[in-house]
Amino acid sequence: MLSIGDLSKRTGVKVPTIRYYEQMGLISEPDRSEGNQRRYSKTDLERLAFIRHGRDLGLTIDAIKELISLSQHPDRPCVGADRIAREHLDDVRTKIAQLKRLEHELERIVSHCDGHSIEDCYVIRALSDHGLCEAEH
Amino acid sequence: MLSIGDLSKRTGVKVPTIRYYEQMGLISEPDRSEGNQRRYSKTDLERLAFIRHGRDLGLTIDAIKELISLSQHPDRPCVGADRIAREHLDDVRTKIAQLKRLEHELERIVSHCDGHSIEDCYVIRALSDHGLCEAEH
DNA sequence: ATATATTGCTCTAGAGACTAGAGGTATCGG
DNA sequence: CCGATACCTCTAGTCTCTAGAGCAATATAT
Repeated sequence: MLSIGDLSKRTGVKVPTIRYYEQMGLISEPDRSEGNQRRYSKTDLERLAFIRHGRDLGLTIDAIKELISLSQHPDRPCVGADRIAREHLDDVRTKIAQLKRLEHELERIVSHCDGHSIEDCYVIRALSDHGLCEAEH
Repeated sequence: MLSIGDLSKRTGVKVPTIRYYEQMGLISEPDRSEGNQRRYSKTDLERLAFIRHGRDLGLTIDAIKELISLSQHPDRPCVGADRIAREHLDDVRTKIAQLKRLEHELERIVSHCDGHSIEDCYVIRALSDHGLCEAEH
């Protein structure tokens, strides 16, 4: 039986975050000690590791909830889980593309800055005048 | 003189967002019509376009505030503005790198999924077992 | 066994950057 | 001048936590 602090250390999820997940219904209410402190089992540990992993991969709480509920029906086909992961992969790719455009823009902006006075600063000028941008955004 | 709706159309910033920016001190309180409605000048339009552009580039409200205050002292050197842009560029690059790692992980996960039952689903298994991951994350 | 330190409890509020809704007022086109 | 649209203020909600207050339980050291 693990205290909430132990669980936190083992999974890397902060204590208040664990309580938050409980509140959100991601993990079930654990047993309590005589003094009303939370006591976790190995199953709870696994569940939390699962959640942590999903969050690290950028899945939303809702997506993780869905995956948990899917995983509780091991007989059903796994197209649902597959779909969630694929959709998320699409999102990630879109975001990467966006950020790359941004990276180029910022590179251009800082490379033009000659460090003289604000009046001539390309950073400020570029922000003021969208026409100085290379691409639409 | 533009109404808040006109300003919104011209800049692409939604009406409640404009009011929010005013509240946050990003734009100054505009003149009002006799009936107490906001009326904006061309200067206000430019300022808001500047803000919009900065937000599109992913700058925080605070960073934009700083840039605005810098731009109001055109005689000072522009190292401050340069620094803000460079720091942001670093952040963007870090985030791109992170997302790429994530992309690989998700690719691997979905490519292993054979669409049979949840019991064998690689999506679920990968989330449960960090050991199935290629890299640390 | 006791004193102290650490950890735990609940509850509330805050972060960032908006967005939505209620209930009422101004302005504009016809 | 009527009705539609746009505007006003104010409050509360989004999402995923994080921080703090004030108090209770547990662990460690003596």
